[in-house]
Amino acid sequence: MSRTPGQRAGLTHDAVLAAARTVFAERGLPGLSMRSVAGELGVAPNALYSHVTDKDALVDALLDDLLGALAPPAPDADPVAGLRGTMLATFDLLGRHADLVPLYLARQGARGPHARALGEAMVVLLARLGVDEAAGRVVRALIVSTLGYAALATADAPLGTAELRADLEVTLDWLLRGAVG
Amino acid sequence: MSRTPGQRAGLTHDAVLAAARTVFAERGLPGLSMRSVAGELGVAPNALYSHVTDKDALVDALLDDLLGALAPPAPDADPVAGLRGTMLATFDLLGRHADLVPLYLARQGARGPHARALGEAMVVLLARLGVDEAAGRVVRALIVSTLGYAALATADAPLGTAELRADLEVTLDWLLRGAVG
DNA sequence: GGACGAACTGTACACCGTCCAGTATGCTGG
DNA sequence: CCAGCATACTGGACGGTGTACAGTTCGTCC
Repeated sequence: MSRTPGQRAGLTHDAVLAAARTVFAERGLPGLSMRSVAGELGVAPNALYSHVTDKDALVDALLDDLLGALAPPAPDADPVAGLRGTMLATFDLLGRHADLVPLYLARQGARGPHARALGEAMVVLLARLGVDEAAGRVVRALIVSTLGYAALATADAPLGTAELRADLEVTLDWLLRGAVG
Repeated sequence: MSRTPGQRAGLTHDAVLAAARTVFAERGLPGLSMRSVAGELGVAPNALYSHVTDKDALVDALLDDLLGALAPPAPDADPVAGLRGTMLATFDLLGRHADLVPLYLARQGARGPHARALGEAMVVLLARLGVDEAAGRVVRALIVSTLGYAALATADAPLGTAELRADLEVTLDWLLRGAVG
């Protein structure tokens, strides 16, 4: 975090991302600024721009990075249970990082390797349910509801997280029944 | 918009809201600042704070105001068609104001008189379908998907608005079938 | 007509993202 | 071993943000 001046910090893209993760964990989204991340690294704010093109790009990386905490469903698991479980785990993960949910929505669920891996695992499970051509549509429907309910749970609602999670479970059932049946 | 100095502007909450609407229409969400709204009214930025507690509150009002463009479904219309139509009309409206979609999500669909009126009209239609105790849940599911798909349509997706609208139609059918059947 | 409260202005603070110009560093070829 | 060079990084600045504070001016009511 601190260096004797005149030495290189030896930053990397990953180091910047890690610092961003730390700052976000400690101070939330409002506290996540280029300046705060640079401060965490003991570095001038503009130094980040050698490793990250934009604050937007940094946030993109942070969003996908977070999805790395999610284990993709095993391809040989029960398909319906795997899909449900993945979406509920996503909901729970997002609940722990409420600030980010609107960002996921705005960028349509975050591109990036982790997100892609999850999507592909879901497609595999759907194929085993006989859903093939419409798989993309179903994945999208599941994700939309999951992110949407997470967003609702984010704001201080008349409804608590538990109720919304129950809602999500029911909704997922409706969607899967509609898609498969 | 301009006054000889020394005269009162005679602002009201509604005037501020109207100016915000104008600024947003002309310059989008990034261009919507307290300063720009004040400029539109020919007034110092802080003058707004006599009529609006916060930028957040102003945006809240703007969000609900926009929903005023939506006609609630008639209580004696065909329930399924009314619900579907309302959600699709909402999707289309949001498509015309893409910047705002993440904000709706973040505030869980915007409270306010217009939003409430829409919700209540939907509950009435659901009652005629025999959905009573679970009506709130169903309304939420419909709204979540509609907002979610609107959010996806907002970002420059691999998928265009037309495809996502078609997705939404299918999803709404699944949800309604699941809820009613 | 004098007092009062609300509306509005001027100024300022503490931030923000990011650009520009410069400096120092480590790596590479000769 | 040394010159040259690309890269990493710093200092400083620009233009923007939301909003707090203190002061002035006005309309209204007793």
